[in-house]
Amino acid sequence: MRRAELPIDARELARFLLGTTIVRDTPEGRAVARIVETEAYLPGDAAAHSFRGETPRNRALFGPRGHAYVYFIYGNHWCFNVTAERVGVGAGVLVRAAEPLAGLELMRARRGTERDRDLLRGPGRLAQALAIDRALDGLDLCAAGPLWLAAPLAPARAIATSRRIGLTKEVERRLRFFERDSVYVSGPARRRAAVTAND
DNA sequence: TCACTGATCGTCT
DNA sequence: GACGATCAGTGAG
Repeated sequence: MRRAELPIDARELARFLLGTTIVRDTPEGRAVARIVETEAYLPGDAAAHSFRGETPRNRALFGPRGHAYVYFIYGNHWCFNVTAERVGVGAGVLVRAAEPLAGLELMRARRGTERDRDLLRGPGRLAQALAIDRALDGLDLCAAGPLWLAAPLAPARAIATSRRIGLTKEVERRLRFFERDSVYVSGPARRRAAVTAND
């Protein structure tokens, strides 16, 4: 994926990334997944890690778009974001869930489960299945390397929106985007049934 | 399938 | 010193 193809606006990028391919190369082999759920974290968004300005942790959010922002959460999990907007602004898209396409044995081993539906369903699981951690923070996802984005193998089908998950601020904003009929989307079934997006 | 809860630690106040 | 863009396990329906 070329950087010029990526929308600058974080909300547009969140939609754009649905259907996009993630490729993860390690010495153990290649794992490939198709993004089915994202959340946008906008400039001036009180729920965004960039809201209080640049710190060592969130530095990548303020860099060029199309890079990885990886952070550690709840003492157990890593979360993977794609940076958005222009340099200095501070915004990104959390990749919340994906459909496994290749390297399933590798992902099953990393996750310790045989249930393929749960390999990449949720941001923490996705990072674990793809062996994403701090070492990849700041990585350029538009360049050859251990983790990169590629054009969709199958374009996204109907897209729906909802409130973002797990927040205490800006809770009402509908900045979560997901493929409506995908079984690889996170959250309870009730939450998956949301309004189909048209705007 | 859903609601609830404990685990666990880096980051910033 | 509090809290967090989460998850697995548990128990009830």
